[in-house]
Amino acid sequence: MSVTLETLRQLPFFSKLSQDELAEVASQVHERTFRRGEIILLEGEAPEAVYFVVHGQVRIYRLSPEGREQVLKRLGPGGVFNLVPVLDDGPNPASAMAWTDVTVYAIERSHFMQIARAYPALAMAVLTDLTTKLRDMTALIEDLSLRTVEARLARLLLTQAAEEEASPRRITQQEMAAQLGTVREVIGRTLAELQREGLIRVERHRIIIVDRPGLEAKAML
Amino acid sequence: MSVTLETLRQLPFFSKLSQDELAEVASQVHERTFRRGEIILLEGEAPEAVYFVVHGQVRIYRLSPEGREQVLKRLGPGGVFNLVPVLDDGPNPASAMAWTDVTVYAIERSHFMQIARAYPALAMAVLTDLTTKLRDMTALIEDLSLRTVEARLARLLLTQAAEEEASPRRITQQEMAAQLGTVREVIGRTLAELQREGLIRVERHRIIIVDRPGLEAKAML
DNA sequence: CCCAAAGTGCGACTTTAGTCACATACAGCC
DNA sequence: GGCTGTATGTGACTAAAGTCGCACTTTGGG
Repeated sequence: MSVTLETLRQLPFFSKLSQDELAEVASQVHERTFRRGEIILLEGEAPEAVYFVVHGQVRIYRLSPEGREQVLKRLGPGGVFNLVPVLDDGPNPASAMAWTDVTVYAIERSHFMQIARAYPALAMAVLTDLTTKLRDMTALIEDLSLRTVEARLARLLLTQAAEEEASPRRITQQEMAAQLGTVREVIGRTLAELQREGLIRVERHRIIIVDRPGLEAKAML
Repeated sequence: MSVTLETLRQLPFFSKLSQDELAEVASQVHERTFRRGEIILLEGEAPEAVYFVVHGQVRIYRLSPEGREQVLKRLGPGGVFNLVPVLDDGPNPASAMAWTDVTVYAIERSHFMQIARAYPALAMAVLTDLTTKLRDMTALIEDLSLRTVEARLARLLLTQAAEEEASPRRITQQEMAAQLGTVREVIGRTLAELQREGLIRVERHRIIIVDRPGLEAKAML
């Protein structure tokens, strides 16, 4: 499978472009695929391209010297990443890993800048994406700084449940820990406690929310 | 004192505009002043305007239900705030407070959108600002999630020393705590410990860095 | 020059989070 | 259908961060 106008148009980023413009953009796009677990790019590297997620999920994260990870964002189809370093020509601020098998469309740095300048609709899409990410990150900062792991986990479970169906891969405790800025054991213990309190039920693979209002209270929503 | 083309041009945001364009913009700008400690805007409110710092320092922060603060950013002259909610028309993501006596230039939401659309140089400035903030916030997230208070404080002291001269107001332990996502007592204890280890000397008003390499090691730089 | 308010220092304690070390459990494969 | 990673559950412990309480100090107005 290779780059098609159809799939390109389905990316929110390009949905506003005319047929001609799309064709022009398409000529600059490279399709790339990654196996689950593969690293797409590393923080600190010079940015090569902007990436658009077509299939699968991508995990954007940072690694501490001691090897702990903090997930900044998980992206599904339609998501974009590596925009910031391409725009300001600094090093990549975070690493990206294929969380499932993934197909992305990549546009080279220089080509992207070119078409972004040419098509105001694209520039607008860039703006929208950046503002959304700033909001998300503000929320994450508040969480990390002002909330307990229990509250963060409660919130994660609630949002996770919402996007349950869409998610093609079940989430491990290790992964929850990376998203919440803590370690696996703490997640395990906290899940056990939430279960003891009757708010959730931990089954084979999934976690079932028993007392949603109770969980929401913990999440401080 | 009121809005002048001179001061307007000194804001990086507008430095690229022609004299005519500046004049056009200036007609939409309102000068406002705030006393140290005054609240400029609150998170959750509907955004009224974009603000440009002309004199003084502004503190952007979030408040937890229990009253703890996390500072997201401190802005000096040339800084911009409240851009995100104006662009996406959502609620203000954070509160802003005058950290010293402050003069700002404000541009109404609708006017700002108008001129941002009209002048590509402005749109570019918006982009630059957003990318910078995303980088900053990524770094803050990593700090909060993956580093100890001691490491964060060491880093704060180093950067603080760098901008020592420019800073018109000395920083309290309370404020350091708000910036590092912790509480006053912890800052006090950690300062005492750094002193015991001979890395800094805590004097009347200021903190003197005795062993910069040592501090840098703590900061994991 | 005095006084209230704001800022510090510090000890004792609690709570939360992180570490270590294993013992299962389970899910796919060959 | 046994084997091998990968994922979990758990207990005991350490460390880091946060809470409480209160005395002391500085500072900036009046």
